[in-house]
Amino acid sequence: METNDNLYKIRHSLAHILAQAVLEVRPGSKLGFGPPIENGFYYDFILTEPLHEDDFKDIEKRMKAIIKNKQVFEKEDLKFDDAMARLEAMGEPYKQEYAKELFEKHNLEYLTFFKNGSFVDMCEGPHVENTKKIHPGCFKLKSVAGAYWRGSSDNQMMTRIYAWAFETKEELKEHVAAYQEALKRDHKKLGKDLDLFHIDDEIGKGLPLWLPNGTVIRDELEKFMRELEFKDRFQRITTPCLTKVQLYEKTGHLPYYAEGMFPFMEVKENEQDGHHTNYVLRPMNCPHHHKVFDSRKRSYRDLPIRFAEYGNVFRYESAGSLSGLLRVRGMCMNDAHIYCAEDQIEEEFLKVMKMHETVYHTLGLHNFWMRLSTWDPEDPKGKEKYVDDPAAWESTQDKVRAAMVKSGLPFNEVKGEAAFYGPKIDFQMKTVTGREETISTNQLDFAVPERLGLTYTDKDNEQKTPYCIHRAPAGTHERFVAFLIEHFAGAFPTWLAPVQVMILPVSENVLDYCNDLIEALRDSFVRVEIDTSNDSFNKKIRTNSKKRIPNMLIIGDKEAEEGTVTLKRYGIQEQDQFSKEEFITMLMDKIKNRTLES
RNA sequence: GCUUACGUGGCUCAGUGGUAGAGCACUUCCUUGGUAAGGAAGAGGUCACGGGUUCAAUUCCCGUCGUAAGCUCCA
Repeated sequence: METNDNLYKIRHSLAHILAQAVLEVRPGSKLGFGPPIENGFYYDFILTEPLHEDDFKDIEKRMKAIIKNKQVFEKEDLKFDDAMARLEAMGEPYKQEYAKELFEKHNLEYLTFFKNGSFVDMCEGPHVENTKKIHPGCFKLKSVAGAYWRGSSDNQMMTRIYAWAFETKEELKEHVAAYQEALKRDHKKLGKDLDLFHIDDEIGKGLPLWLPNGTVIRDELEKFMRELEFKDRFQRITTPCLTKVQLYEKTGHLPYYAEGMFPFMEVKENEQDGHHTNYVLRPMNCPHHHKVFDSRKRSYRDLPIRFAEYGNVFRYESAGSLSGLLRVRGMCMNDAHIYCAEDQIEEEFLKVMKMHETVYHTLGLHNFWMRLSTWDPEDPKGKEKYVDDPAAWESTQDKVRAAMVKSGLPFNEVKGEAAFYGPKIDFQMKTVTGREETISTNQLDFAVPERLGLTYTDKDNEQKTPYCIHRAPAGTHERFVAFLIEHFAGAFPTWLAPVQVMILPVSENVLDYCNDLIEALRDSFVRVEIDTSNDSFNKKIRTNSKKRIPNMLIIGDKEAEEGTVTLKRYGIQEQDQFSKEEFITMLMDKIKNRTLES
């Protein structure tokens, strides 16, 4: 605990030192906020002239000089008038704005300032005693980026400088090395290296093309999910990507999501009565599934009804947020909707969580966490953001929470992140670059079925509205595969691997035997290839290792004579020899059981 | 959408005010090699696109498109 406090002080103090150095290089620049963050700190500026990463060396040098100077952090508390006068004298309009707010909205008596050397900053602290308490080699400037003042896009864009900082030089080194190592797993890089997907300007940004190798991974995931869904008694349906806009007026989605949809297509079909029909690419599948529910009369005996579809949806995501497969404009969702009665909610939600557990366990995924997003009754914009039905919010949240507790999966709660129609459980993960993304999202919907007039006939012959659980354990193919690429660093387990077996003939004499092998494996639907290139044997080992092929079969005279194979698995030094039959049985077993090892 | 940077053969990148280069990949030939690059030859680029400055622009300037990091957004 103490060390953490110390680290916090170091990062906080370094933020001041950074600002101090930046003001030396760009005098007259204005200060924003400069807090400690995970792995370091940042500081926001309005600069008199842009800074570039080339300037980092100079700034770091100045920061080190300040550290060596043993400047003492002196605390000073100022009342409103003095504080405002001080900030005025400092010429810091943004700090002034914030100070005013602190005094007026939060009724503070005084504000704290810290002075070190010639530099003064309004700040709560705490700081290290003096700058010499910081190891001069324990920080490194990372990047320069834009950030809105106070996080609002209505405000001015400031320049943010990010930095890493730790207690020791060694920790910094370790962290930077780990980060650089992580970047090698970036799905955009591996997607190219391993021919998984391609994004083409002439198709459009955020609209990835899945190459043969990437499509194998999608298909295998889809097969996996289909099996799980079959076992949990989901029924598959197929619905179109295009729909009339009116559908979303009726569901109530339109006011919330019009901005996130592609522009409407005006179809001039019935112009005689002065009407056009507007069509739009669907941004979600739910209303289509609701319409399938509504295609006939339903009885309470039919519930729960579970409709599943790997459905394509399109969202007009802002250009600047698009990134590889992680943020796209066209995506394919592992979607399903469960229509159930109130007393079935908990059990169904629990089953959904259990399916998540199976999926994530099978894939060996551990670096994610769960978040229960609830309605925020205090949100001033709550009436616009959420369906106005406090009782329904409370009761559905309780049911979801109860199911989560029963599932035994750890989760935390966040107010104000719910969907407009109900509470939500998200599975969150971090990309190699440290950005947080949602990998799976599940909601309990108490509002839209009613708006669409969905009903079932209950025991008492009354028409009742079903609840709807939206679930997508494997999220979208795009984001989920991106996550898997980074998770496996491109070295997929055999069942997922685009090429499962690569045969490396040592010489041309054994080609007949190799072809027998290929035929036997293909009869079992194994994705097998043979490397008949003119390359040397060494080169073949290298090339196929770099492709992260999970199983390489070395076939020479010895193997051909004995009817055996020598198996070299990805990332494993030792090799094993098996009879042809033994190998095929073992391989089929691994594929069938979806084992994690290659 | 915003801030900053970047855009040179399929990939990774060098370079220049006088219309381009490397390595890998690719093609052909030689080599049939037992565990991470065998050898040789060859083909491949309107230097993202549009405009401007200039005798001359891939290089300088402006715009557009695209990409990256971050911010905003993220059903």
